[in-house]
Amino acid sequence: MHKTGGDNPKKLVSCPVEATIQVVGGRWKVLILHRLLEHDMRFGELLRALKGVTARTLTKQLRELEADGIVSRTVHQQVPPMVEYAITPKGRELEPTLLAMHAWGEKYG
Amino acid sequence: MHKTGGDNPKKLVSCPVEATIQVVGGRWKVLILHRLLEHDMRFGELLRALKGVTARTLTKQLRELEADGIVSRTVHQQVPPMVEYAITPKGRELEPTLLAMHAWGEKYG
DNA sequence: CAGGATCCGTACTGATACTG
DNA sequence: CAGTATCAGTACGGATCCTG
Repeated sequence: MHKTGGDNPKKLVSCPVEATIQVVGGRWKVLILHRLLEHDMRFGELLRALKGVTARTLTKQLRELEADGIVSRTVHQQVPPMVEYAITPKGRELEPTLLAMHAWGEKYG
Repeated sequence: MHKTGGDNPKKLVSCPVEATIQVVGGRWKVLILHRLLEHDMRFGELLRALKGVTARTLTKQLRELEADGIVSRTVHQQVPPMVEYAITPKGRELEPTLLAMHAWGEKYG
């Protein structure tokens, strides 16, 4: 979720819960985090793992997560190029949230 | 969250985490739940509590939460009208998620 | 009081084609 | 491989006016 932001002017968050939703609210972000919490992944791996996402969208969501300090992006200089995404400590602390969401989603939904 | 759906065709959720995000991903939904977890509220109360939301938007978000079985809507037949919103048992089980989000948002963000 | 109706901006996301 | 550029649809959410 992430819609009124525009150029991400930090948005003036009134409640801590809102801050978290803005970081995790994107269409694919929780899925991305879910994967990266298990192990680092390359761009192409994520692209295949998240059936349905396009490269353009995946790139944007990853960039936003990166800007929020949730994931790190490491470019391995070589041919062909290889870019690895990993979760940061800050991002890993979202794991309880993800687990809680997973539990709820499994019970309902 | 909560974007490509359209007329809410149950969306084919591949991961439980995704199901939860789709329910909670609205711009104001976590704020609404946060309030309702404390105590029931009338429409006008919510409208004032959530500084910045419009009546139209609040109505829509409440209707979606209602459709997802997260909140209940009780109309007290009288003049002037009085409508109370409350959290359902299903909705209350989102509390761990909200708490986890609250903790993270308090530390970062 | 608690909305419904209408108009509308724009952010989100996808499709497709192209590049270092 | 890992993107970027461009075009475009549409759902989300706000503003404003109106009503039982």
